Amino acid sequence: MEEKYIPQNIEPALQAKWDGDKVYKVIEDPQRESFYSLCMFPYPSGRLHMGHVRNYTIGDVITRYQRMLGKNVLQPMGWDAFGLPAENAAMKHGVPPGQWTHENIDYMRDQLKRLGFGYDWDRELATCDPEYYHWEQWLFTRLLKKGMVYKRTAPVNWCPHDKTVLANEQVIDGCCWRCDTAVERREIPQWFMRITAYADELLSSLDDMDGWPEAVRTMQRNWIGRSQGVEMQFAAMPDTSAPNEEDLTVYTTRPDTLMGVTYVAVAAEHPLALKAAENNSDLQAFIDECRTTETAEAAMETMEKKGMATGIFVSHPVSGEAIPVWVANFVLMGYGTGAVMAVPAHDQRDFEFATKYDIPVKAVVYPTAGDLEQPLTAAFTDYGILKNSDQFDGLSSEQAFDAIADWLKKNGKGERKINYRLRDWGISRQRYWGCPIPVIYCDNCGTVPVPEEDLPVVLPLDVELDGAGSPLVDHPDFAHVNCPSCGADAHRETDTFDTFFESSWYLARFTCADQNQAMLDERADYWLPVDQYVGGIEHAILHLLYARFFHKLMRDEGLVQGDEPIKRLLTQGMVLMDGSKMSKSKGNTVDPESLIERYGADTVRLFIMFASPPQMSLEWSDDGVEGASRFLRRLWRQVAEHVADGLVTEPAAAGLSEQGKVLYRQVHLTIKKVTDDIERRLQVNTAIASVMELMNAVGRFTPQDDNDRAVVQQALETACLLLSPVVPHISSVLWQELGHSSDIIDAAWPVADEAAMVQDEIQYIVQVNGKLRDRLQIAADADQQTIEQLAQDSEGVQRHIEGKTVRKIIVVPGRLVNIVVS
RNA sequence: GCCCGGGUGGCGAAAUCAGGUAGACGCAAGGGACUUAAAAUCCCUCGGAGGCAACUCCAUGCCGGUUCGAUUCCGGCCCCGGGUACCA
Repeated sequence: MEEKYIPQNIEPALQAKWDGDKVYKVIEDPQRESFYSLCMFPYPSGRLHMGHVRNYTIGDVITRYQRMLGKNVLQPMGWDAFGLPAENAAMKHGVPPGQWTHENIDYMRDQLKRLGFGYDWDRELATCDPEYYHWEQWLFTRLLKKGMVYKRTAPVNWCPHDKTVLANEQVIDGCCWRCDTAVERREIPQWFMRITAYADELLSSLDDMDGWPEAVRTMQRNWIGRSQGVEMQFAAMPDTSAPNEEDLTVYTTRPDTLMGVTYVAVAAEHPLALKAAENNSDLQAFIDECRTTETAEAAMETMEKKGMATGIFVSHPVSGEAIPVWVANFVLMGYGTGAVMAVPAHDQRDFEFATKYDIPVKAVVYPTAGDLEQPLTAAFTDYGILKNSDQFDGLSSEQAFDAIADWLKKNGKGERKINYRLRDWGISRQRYWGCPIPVIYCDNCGTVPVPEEDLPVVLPLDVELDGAGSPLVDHPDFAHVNCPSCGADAHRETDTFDTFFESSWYLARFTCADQNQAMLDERADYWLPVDQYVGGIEHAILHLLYARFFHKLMRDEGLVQGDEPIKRLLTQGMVLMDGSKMSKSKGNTVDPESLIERYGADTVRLFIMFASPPQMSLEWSDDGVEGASRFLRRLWRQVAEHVADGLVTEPAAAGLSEQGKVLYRQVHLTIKKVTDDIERRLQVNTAIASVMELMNAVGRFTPQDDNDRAVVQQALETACLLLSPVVPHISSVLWQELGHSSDIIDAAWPVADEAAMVQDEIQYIVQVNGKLRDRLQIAADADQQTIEQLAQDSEGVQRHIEGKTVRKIIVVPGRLVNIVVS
């Protein structure tokens, strides 16, 4: 065999062979246990970055491991191909988005192949292909007929100069990223998916999703945000100086504080605010000012809270008192009722607002013990005992919740209501590079879904982008159509879907990507749910929640079985550069290509897996690649030296040397450790470390006879097997050099010999007052009394207990003894 | 602002499940061997302080608590990262 390890000599050849033999192609086989391994597909931004390499290496390790367990393993790959960056690139470089995207896909596919990932490329898909988006259009029309989608107005960021809708990312400090004009909030009609109809199921299923990280489940729970509260009406007061005929509906989770309400706040777009502004130019100016804010929640929550009184009053549902109505910039129309009741004494934001505008603060909930020092310096937000609350005085917050809810119900002014923080999913985008929403607007027939036989609605590719709105609006062939129902002149919807729409169901489509008669077929049932999904933690909420939602929609359409699409989830940490997320927009990406050229794919894979555990974020640094390379060279050399002395075909017989026994034991401890690390802990870095330790032991070991050499051979073979998911190329070559004719990718994963791990003596840690004072080798079957005695007699312990009284001895069997003295 | 993570040597990290030896494995650095030389390779040292040494003390972001024993559990802070519904 070659003396030196030269990855360039083995990797391209093996990749070509595996590719040519289609070794990763998989077909459904009901006789075999399936395993569906999936990584979040990439956006084809141009080149792979280290985050991709990390993501796909983790997935490939798991995939190859599962294959060696003998399962029928599917690992597909595709492209999340619609999206904003293609439009930006089109404007910057004058290349049509479709062309730019496909060129990127071709380049990145080649990069993935050079990293040696085992994908079934026959299932490759790109979401921008009509064969793919056809079926989401089809599903959309079904859901439209079912009432699961609807249209209403919702706010967007609008640049008045460029006359275009801006994504949140395109708004910098409240201004357009291109022309720096202050953005406005605009209400425009948009399509929505009724995800709130599934809120309860999306929430309750989380309890059983043991294969998901607790952090992700918690984030989703909080995002859905189920709360129990009361919805009530603050009635109109037509007989005040600023008369009003509309009741205000508000929701609160703290009805116990109702008697402390001193104002209500409405959104700038609220009908009441607009009406009040009709003959109040100051108020009109303030409402206009409220519109010049971006829509992002983080911006809304951190901006300066402002408000203005409308002069209108509404009636307190219990006391009938006149409560002033304010317009506030932090209340949004469309989230809830567009109106909130304010209790400055018991809500911190309300408190700050009231203090700023000199609105009364009325404390109605007092701490169970002690008093509230008044005037308040901050809101008292805990539960407590009611005061200043008329008939509810003396009740606890919990009792008052019920009493007030019952009172409102009895008097027809409100009732208990379950609320969700989760809002319906807005899927309309005023953009070109996305999937057309398959709807036609007709003056006679209204909104008409595109009939099944006319699908897909194909996105035209002959467009020019100028940055001012979607080119679809003026597209002659696309926009103008005849109504499918009555044949009259009609026009198409020119908005496209949110790209999360495509990424919500590609998991299912991979199971039958070539199916051109239906969205999915029976193959989905063989593969789904995904056994292992791997992707960035940044997708913990949106993508992963939408994918769950979509699965339930498809289930209810009879397209898939089972309630959840993903059994086990691994959220990898971000690859950071100089302390922040690597991204193309920040220009701080590290291109893995030069590393692959210099060191080979195996070294890059090994290094990125060894650098830190997958779940943890990783501060990028090139240092350490050299170490990974050095380890593989050493592994190669150790095999070469062994092979040069002749292979050992017979396994080690009984009667190993003492040294040989130690090495044999370490081989099996390593198998156990690596298996547990990959299977249960998904922690590849420590798995690699333990193989490194094994190889260090082999390096120190000098075989005395053929039996010893048999153990060495076993150690080398085991190292190859255990490492092969991480570094498949070198493992494959060394495996053959060690005398195996079959490919290592289908070799059986080794099984640890439990008998080899049993030890006669165990090392005990001996502590005095919790501090390490000695280590002792003690017979494994020693009884408690013997252990205590040995520990007390030990030299290190004697030094520290001399002249002191032993108070207590704690023995943890098999581990440690702690002697408590004083 | 709110929700979720993270913080351990010069650096990446380990100590899981289950509170029980803090720093495995590797990088960098320093010293040595081999070599005409370089590369490669091999050996040694490597958290801080004290000590000839045996060994002792200190140390896991900060403050406090529980415990025989805390990197690990609880309470309160600080800093960094992710998400925050139109980046994907």
